[in-house]
Amino acid sequence: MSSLDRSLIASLPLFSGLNGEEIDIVLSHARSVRYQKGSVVFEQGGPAENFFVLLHGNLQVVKLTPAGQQVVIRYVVPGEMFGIAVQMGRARYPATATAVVDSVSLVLASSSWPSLLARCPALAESALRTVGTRLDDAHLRVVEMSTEEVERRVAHALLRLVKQAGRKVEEGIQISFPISREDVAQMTGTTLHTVSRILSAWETQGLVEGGRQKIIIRDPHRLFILAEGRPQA
Amino acid sequence: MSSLDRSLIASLPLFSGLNGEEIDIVLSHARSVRYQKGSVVFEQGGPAENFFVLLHGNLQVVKLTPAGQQVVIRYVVPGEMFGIAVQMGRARYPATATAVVDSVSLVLASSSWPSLLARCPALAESALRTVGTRLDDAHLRVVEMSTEEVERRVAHALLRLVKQAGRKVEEGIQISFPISREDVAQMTGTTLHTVSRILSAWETQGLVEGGRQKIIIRDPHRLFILAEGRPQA
DNA sequence: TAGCGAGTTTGTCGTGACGCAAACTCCAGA
DNA sequence: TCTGGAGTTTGCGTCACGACAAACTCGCTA
Repeated sequence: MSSLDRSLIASLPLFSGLNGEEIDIVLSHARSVRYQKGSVVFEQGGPAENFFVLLHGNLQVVKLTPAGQQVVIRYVVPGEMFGIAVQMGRARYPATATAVVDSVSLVLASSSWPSLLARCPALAESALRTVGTRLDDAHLRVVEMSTEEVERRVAHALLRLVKQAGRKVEEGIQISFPISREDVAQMTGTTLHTVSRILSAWETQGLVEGGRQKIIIRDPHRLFILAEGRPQA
Repeated sequence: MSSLDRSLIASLPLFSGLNGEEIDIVLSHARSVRYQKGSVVFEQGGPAENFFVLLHGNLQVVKLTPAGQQVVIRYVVPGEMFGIAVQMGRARYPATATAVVDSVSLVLASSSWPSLLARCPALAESALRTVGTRLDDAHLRVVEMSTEEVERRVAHALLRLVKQAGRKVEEGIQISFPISREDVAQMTGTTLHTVSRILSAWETQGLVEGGRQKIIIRDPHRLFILAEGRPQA
């Protein structure tokens, strides 16, 4: 096993509760794997043999419905744990994770979780906090889908992407990984057609700038206003 | 503090990882409180001073949007943990819990969580499993809201209520707590009008039987078929 | 027992967004 | 440099569903 350096993960909030020695313990169970763009890290329904910490790149997590429709659950950004099905007592992954750019991830065997937990109880808290954040996100999305019309949902989705993976460029802030209209549609429960229309309209207004699998937000503040919408005050 | 009996919770899956002694430790931190119908157990935005285990009755958990709209997140049934914000590293409750019938709950101070965890590490696993289940639920709902039309969402919601709180009665299976059309609407992201129309139609077909804050499912199987819908096979 | 109000039903109408369809653009590989 | 295909744009018809509105019903309280 290659020697993984503490510095890889010591700075991650995920491991902030661990001392140097404990971090070494975690690393001794981990290996680092490279996933090239488009490759599948784990698959919905497959046995949850590993869990992961993303070091570099971006993943898309997708759920497939019985009818074959896809819904984008989230994007994983560096520093996050993912594929943590075991921790929640699941034997199978509930979704599929795909690399949207070349990525590198720490891989840990699910079977090592109990012993890791025994030696580093702080990991349980990290896991709980992580899952808690995701639960909040999921509930937020439920609330948005219940109460907001499509345009505002798309605005919220973009703003969330900006927060997670926004990169400053000349024209504004760009989503730092390739993302299609279809992807946005699957995040917001609409169709790529509607997303395309909305983005076109926004582009006309100078709010965003489109492109092939590319979105640049030129005016985040105005987008925010739009996302908050007009409460029936 | 009144003496709480082990038998109160020993049989709950939530505490299956604990031995008798550990259960006593948990109970020594707990008190039992009665909430009468309509009373608020905790409020969205309020300090997360306690966490709970429902012993008897039913609670409705609701999120309020900035614009004042309500969304029903879930119903709590006996045996479940709820209000577990601390466990996820939150200082405030993300939603409001209200008793829909007279209820009894175990109440534990959030401040006692760290020491409890130290003495009963198995609690972390219980908490993770609990949160994991909720995360699955939330994602399922996101997927449903993204891909299904209203009628099927309502069908799914009813089936879930039946599974959680179905009580066999003469005419079929009844949701065991009072629930209005409005409540169902807030669970499925629609309006009470639409829910009323759908239930009326179903009643005509002998699928369900309505009533004031009452729903009886007469033909669960046909409702299931309807919920699964016609995939574009 | 009368009256009130919360919960429910039903009708009409308007429209946001989906489905279908076709054309366009740009990048990648031959 | 040419060509194919994936991603995107745009138009048009339609419909499911929400908004508005009004009447009804039942259970509780005075």
